[in-house]
Amino acid sequence: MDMKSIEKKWQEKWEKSKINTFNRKNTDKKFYCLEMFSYPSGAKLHVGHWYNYGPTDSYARFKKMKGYEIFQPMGFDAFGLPAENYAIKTGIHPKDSTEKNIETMETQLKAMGAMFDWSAEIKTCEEDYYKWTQWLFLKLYENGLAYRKAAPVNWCAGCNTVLANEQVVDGRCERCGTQIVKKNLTQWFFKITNYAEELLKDLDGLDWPEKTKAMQRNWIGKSTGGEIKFECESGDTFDVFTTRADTVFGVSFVALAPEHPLVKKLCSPKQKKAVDKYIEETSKINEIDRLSATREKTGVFIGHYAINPVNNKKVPIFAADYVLYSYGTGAVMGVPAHDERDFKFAEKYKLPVTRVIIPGNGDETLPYTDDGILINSLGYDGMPSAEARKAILNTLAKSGKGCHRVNYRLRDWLVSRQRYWGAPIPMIYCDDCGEVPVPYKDLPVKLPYNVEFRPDGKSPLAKCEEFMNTVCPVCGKKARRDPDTLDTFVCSSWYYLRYPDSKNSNMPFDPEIINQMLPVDKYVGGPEHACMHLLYARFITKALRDMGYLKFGEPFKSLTHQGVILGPDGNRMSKSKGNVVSPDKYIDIYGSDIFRLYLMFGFSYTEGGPWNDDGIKSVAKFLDRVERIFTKVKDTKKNLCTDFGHNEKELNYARNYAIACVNRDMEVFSFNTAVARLMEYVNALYKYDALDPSVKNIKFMRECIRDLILLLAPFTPHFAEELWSLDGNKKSVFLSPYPEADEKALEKEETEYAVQLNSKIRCKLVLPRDMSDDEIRKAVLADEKVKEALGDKQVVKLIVIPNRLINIICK
RNA sequence: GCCGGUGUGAUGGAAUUGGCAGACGUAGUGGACUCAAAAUCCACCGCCAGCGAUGGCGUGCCGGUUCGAGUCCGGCCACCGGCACCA
Repeated sequence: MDMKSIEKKWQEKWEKSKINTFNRKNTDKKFYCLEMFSYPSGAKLHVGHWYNYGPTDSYARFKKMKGYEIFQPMGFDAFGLPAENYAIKTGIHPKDSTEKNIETMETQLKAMGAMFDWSAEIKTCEEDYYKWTQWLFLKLYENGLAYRKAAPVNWCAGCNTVLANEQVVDGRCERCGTQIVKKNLTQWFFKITNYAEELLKDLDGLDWPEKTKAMQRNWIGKSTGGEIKFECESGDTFDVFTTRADTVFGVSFVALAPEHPLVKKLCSPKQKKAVDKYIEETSKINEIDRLSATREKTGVFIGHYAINPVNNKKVPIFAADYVLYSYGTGAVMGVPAHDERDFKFAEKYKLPVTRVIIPGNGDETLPYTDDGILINSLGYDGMPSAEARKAILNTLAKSGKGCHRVNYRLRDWLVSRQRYWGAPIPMIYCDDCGEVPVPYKDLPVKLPYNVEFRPDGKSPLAKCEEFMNTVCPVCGKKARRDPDTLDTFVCSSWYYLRYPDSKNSNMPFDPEIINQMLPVDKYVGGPEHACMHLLYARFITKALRDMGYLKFGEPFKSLTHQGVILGPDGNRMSKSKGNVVSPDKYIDIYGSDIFRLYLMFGFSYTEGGPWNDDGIKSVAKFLDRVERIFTKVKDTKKNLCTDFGHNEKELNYARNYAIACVNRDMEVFSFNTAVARLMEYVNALYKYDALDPSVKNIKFMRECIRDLILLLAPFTPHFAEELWSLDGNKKSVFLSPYPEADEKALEKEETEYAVQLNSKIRCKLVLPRDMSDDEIRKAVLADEKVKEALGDKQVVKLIVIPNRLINIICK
């Protein structure tokens, strides 16, 4: 079959008949199947796109044939750094290169033959989209979820912009690998931390990979403990955060982060020089080194003491850079006996080590960091750790010296970027009125085209006077715009809400429509977004819900990650390794159906693996086999036999077995096994076909092949559609229901049992299916082969697993 | 260090969740068809011993539970991913 020409033919027909356009009348049967949209950085689709979109489209097609009204949109996450970096290198404007790339990718995506509803397409760089991204920003601002503050932020000198915590990997920029430095800047943040607890809690109800949920839990990093107030000799107080209030009687020092304001305030004149030097030194150490757990613990005594509120002991105050100012209260209590770091610190500075917890097993070694029983703790002696934590904090709380407290590792999301190619932040700064949001009626704040975007550490927009100069919406005086753009993750944090109402020009979406269409029923994309896009999207959904726009709090009910297709050498595909496999070549030779089918058959979908040429040939061979038998049976005019005997029953069994398995496997994205069952079914058809023509029931065979085409349709849509039409059908194969297994056909009259003697297989035994346990026992023991194997041994016990296995235990 | 995952023939990968390990493919071997090749079709294909029937071994390693373990439990090893001076 000339795959390329039939693919083109059917794509045109599908487009004309609008078969892939979502029908709003059927919203009650909706199934929102979403793949992560593409980033148009390269001009062409790579294998990764294909692997995400091809098999998932097959899943969607399967669901369609199961009676769902499918909404499967596609669009482009079009703002972002690569286009801008490309522009810096070549001089081609990001808008021009992006638009061109999108055009190419659209053509390729269409040639894939996926059932994307192009009428819902969105491109985040277009005004009618980013207008609503800005709307979202303003809404968050209005609701106290967007705020500006000066803070030490992650600065990437390579990309000339700040980055969110999530975009810093091992102290380096996730994009360009440049080492991140801390810079004090005034930036916009989204208050994702308001939702930390809910983001954590709601993970439990999601049908997501455990791994991804674990990653998010980790990232949110909840720790339950308490704050304990220490009073200084000066009368100043500070709180320490601890998860081990049970060890508070073992405190032998307290440590403040060097940035803590009390360090300078309380520092004694004698120690001032040493403390200033320490602060100076630690500020020079970059964040990565400072966060390294293996680094030697250092600190400096500030010449002042604090009082332990539980026993009124005087303990020295240190400034130590292993204490992070940004976590908890920026102050910790040092309990050397029961904390590794405190232990090392105490060793170095010769501080006392007091054991206050004993383990149950009498282990004497220190530090001992697990729970145990309290000692040296006055009235708490003998109490188990868990109980003591509560009791001590409760007592402290009564006198206002402590409280229970939960801390999260999660930080607010920094969304400002000093780059050009993004959605401008819709804020105005007026000398008189201060920070003023752009009125909704003035949206969008348009991104100007003529801008010098070559980076010099300042926002490119800051250099564009016609953009920067505006008037204050409140007082009408001259004012300046915010020169920064929004992190592209803001654009992608809500795109799934825009798709179902993508042409709405009055609102980002009509809540009535969205509440019917969402949440997304199946979301498929790479696992690399676990702590970024997937977390941000959940946050934005919850925020919009609390503003009253949405009736649901989770955007993606069910999530699947596709694996990664590696280069033939087993490494990740990369230009520098020269192992990149382009889909184009294969699509040119085999067509998109075969390429897709190979992706589905050759890998375990969620695992991925190295690319292999041989596999694709085998899949092409399989479709040839299907076509040959289809043609042969279609062209056989004479039907010499109408019997439905043993052979027909066998074939019918194979057919229904395939139907049952494919239905089951498709639901769980087990594409490779589904294809394997189809191959088995085709093998069974060939076996039947090899029979003498006089005993072949051609009419029945036609029926079987009809089912084969239906079964195959989601996997190879064009190929199946072509066979379906050659078979004389006028309507699309995708408007027919997917075959359902006939349970009766799956009940064989006989079963082959494996017969074991003392758990070792000795022989096989065929028995009628509906035998009782007793009958089976009798039959087994009466069998000649069994008798022979048994010899004169005594049967002790007989285990029967229905329809599977019989185990005779004998002596 | 903590969290999660993976480990099965030459190879991609299966195994209905405790019941015949290796489905379905690829590669390989032998055969049919062909002048020949390709394509196609048929058979074999975990390892060791044996001409053979057959026997022994076998799912990273060691142990356990069980009539029965790739699957459950305990203890290790290796690799991959994430988090990590988070108090």
